[in-house]
Amino acid sequence: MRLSNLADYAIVTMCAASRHCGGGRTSAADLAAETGLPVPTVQKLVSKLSAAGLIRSTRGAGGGLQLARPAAAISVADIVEAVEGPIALTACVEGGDCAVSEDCSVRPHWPVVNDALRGALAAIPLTQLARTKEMA
Amino acid sequence: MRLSNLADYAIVTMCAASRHCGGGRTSAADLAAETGLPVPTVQKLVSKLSAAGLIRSTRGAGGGLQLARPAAAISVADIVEAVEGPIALTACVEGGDCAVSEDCSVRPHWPVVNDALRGALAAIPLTQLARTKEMA
DNA sequence: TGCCAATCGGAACGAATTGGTCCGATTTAG
DNA sequence: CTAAATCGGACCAATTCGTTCCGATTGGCA
Repeated sequence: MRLSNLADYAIVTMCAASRHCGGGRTSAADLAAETGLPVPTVQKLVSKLSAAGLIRSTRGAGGGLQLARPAAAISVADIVEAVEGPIALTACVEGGDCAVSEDCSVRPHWPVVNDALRGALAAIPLTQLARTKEMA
Repeated sequence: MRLSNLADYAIVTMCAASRHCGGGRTSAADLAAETGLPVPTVQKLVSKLSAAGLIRSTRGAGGGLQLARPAAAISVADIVEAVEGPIALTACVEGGDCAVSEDCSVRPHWPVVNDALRGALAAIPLTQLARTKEMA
């Protein structure tokens, strides 16, 4: 019941990228310097995030990356799904068969829990996380 | 963003145990036979569940196990916490320090997400999962 | 127009957690 | 008192996660 470190780092990275959105292009090395994460790790995250369509990367010298969408339109669920794949608590939700019992009584109820969880994550946009010390 | 197989099995096992609650004592082997899970796996689950105080085990010949509380008072969150430990999405929630950036802007907001997720799981009691095919 | 520098993208390695299995300690019935 | 049946904890293998490295691509500049 703990999301992977990559997902955590991805959220921090996206939060940092949101600050540079208006300013123009940013490099993965800059984000690594700001977040304190290792550079290769940020590169890997950028790869996954760009593949998911959350950020747009420009190659070549003087290239960079910028948010593909406004920060308000990006939720925590989007980032988590981009890094960890679709949100599915159990294999039953996406796989289809439990491979344990053919008539699992709890299987019909997993989508309910799954949607509730996903909704909780989708309700948190990136802009809310960017508020530095307004809630503390 | 996927709970471990043990947690999934634990929920299935508890659901099966809830049917035998009124009937008296049940053995781990019986639960394994009903759920189709390997016997040692169920034993391991029973150990953790009894350590968490969800089920009460009686040793010796003719022993068995029974729910420590009514099924309505046991939620999915209880079972998940019994198997996987406390629900904490990130190490920041329980550890205290991110070890990455000293002033992580997203850290103050993690408890909100964490509570939302935990509340979604705590809202599902065991009795709701026992409804075999009432919702399908 | 050719070269160089900077960047992203994917692939390989090592480590940690998880899942599965087994054997011993304990307790009650006969 | 013997014996059977049970839970409890410890060991081992497998999968996944996390990190690191190197190659492919592209734009700037002489």
